Amino acid sequence: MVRRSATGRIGIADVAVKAGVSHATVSRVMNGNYTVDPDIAARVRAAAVELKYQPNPVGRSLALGKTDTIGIVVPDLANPTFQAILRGLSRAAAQDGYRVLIADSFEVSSEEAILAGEARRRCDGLVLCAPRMSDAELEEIAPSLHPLVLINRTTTAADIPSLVVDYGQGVEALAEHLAELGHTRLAFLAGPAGSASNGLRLEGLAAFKAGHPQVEVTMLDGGSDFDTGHEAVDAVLASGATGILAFNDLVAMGLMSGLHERGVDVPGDISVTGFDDIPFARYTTPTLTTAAVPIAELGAKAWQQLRALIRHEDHEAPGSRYQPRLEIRASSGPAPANPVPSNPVPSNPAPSNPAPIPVPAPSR
Amino acid sequence: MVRRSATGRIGIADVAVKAGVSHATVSRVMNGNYTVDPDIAARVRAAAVELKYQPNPVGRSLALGKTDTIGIVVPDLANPTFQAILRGLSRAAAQDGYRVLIADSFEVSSEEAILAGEARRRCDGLVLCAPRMSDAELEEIAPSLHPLVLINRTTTAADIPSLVVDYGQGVEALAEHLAELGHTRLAFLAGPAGSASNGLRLEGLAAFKAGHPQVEVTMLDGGSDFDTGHEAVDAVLASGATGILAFNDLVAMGLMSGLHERGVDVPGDISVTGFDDIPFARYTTPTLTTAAVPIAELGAKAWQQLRALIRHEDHEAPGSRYQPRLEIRASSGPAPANPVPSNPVPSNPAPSNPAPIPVPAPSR
DNA sequence: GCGAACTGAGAAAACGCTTTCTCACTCCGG
DNA sequence: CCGGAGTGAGAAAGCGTTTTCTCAGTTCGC
Repeated sequence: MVRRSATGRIGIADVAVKAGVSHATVSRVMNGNYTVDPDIAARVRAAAVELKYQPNPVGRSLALGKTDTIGIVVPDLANPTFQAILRGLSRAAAQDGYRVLIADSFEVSSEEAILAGEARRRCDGLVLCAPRMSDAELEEIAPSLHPLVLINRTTTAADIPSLVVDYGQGVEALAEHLAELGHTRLAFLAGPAGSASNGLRLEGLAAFKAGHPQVEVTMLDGGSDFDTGHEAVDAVLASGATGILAFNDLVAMGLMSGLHERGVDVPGDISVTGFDDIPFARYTTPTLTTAAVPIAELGAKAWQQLRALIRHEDHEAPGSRYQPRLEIRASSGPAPANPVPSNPVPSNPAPSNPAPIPVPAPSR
Repeated sequence: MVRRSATGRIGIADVAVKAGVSHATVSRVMNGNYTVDPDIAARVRAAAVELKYQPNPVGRSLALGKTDTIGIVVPDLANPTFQAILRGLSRAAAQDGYRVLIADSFEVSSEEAILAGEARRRCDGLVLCAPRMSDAELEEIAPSLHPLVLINRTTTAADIPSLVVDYGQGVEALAEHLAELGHTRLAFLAGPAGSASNGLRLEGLAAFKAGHPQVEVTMLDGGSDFDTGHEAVDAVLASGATGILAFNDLVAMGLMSGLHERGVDVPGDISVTGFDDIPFARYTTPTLTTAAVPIAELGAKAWQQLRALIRHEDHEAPGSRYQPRLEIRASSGPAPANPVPSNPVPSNPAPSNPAPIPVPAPSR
């Protein structure tokens, strides 16, 4: 006959009664405190097993002041990038006995701060992906979130590691790659307007333009998903560009699908590049040239930083910058002799070859 | 000067002191108990705002006996299907003020039971996706997990809703579709051996075979990811089949990519079908014929069932069965006049047309 | 104007655990 | 044989809330 406490679950008290000892002793045994007489310890363990006793984590958390749980705030769980970060984080944290609580803001940036605060209070630390949050708001809330790691954002507050991907360098490398292939008219299919990582990409593009005055770069509005890319086909064709830098792989895939429907050959007529190197990028037709971000590694790294903070270790480098690696596949090729055959674009006679450009190693 | 309790965070006691009232009154105000004098309530609220007081959820959980958190156990967070379930679940739960704790078992089925138990104890309820767990083990642990919803598994225990996708019916419909197109040699690229949903697919296939004795169906070993499909190219070609039923969309994509590399035309030479209708299925080349599972809806439904259990409502139907919808796209086409041009397969003279088959509506 | 019904807020008891404090008991040396 | 050190386990005090219990102070009816 199993006694049951008020909540209906078996508690430490039940075990104590069964083993004929006090609560305290049961706790000591369960936590491997060796000041307990082996005989008594055995009796307690037997009672615990018989009653299938499992300590209540909430009580434990309250007493210990820790939850063994970390939180992650993401803007959109549908995005493969955040899925990968979550996965890397979850796996790494699990190895140290931590669980992950997710908070999806569903792209509603006004929710992010509240969500982050709530999540943080339930957890021992937080990983924050909030690309749309304003710098001001980020600065304001960051300190209150303290064991905190930022993804693709930075703050002036001390003790807050940032893991940021160098999107600028990545886009620059992709543009460079297209320029080497002879493309002189490029278009950038931008991401969401307020996005921090889109800003970084624009900076990279600016740097590229500075070094390649002969290359024309058109800016096109966009977004971050398939549909954005698919809907951008008209704008892309109208631009007359032969090399398209899509905001990310999803957009690139949507675009390639749309171009395919129009009978435009990739990379024969138009070259397309993505960004992120999501797993699917290897399996598109043609396979997608992109900039690879070591994204799962990023999740793991986020955990390492967070763990150091939680354990009050002297965390080595308070943040890291990730250099994307150019992943040249089949969606990018030489510029066509006479560009885009579709819309009535003022077809300026393609300069047969651009100024020679130093050739970088395929992957840096 | 803000007082700080032992943990360094502001607690209810600080607010009580500042407002010159007792803990109890602060609690009453924070919880909207209207038996408090409006003046005092205002004073408390002012103090709370000034101190930026936020109730500690752990203490709250202990007192209330609930965590406002649910858990989900998934075998592999890299799988788009589980990602989608997670997303649907998370979104639906968030709307009711619940958070989601994830537990990824990383395909280690021996971990699933422990993981599930741990997750359950921290949460008010659990959604369990454990395709590899043995029936015996499932039966054993299910009751102890009680507010529990199963995905793609069933149990005899009462009060445990199951949401199961009728994979059998889906595969049967896909096979039927290929048969209608004139394919008489099919191959099934199976999923992981112990997987419950693979079992359901095999049942569907058996039903199909019973109704179509003239169609030959080869079984090929497989798995559940891209690489599986990619590596299966040789086996697929060797089988001589012209219609391939891949375990899921991922496998189908890997296979199509491999076939493309070999110069095999899809669907000209070989038709390929997937399963799940992940978002990417619309954007492959050719677009993928598949069986659509309303997967995000499934996540939402899981929350509804769980919520009913948590609230002790009379949950209507204790479980649901989802019928996949045939999604015919470009990867399936008429059987070629003379099958697979590659390997030296005993090419039996293709029967020009199979027995006439009643044509079902494109989507049921 | 006095007792009964009410109102509103503080004291204290949960919730389930960990950990410090305390003390009975054993063992040893002098 | 007695006192001090050492050992091991129970009592009790947290951890931060909510909620019941209790009671002082008001208000109302007769």
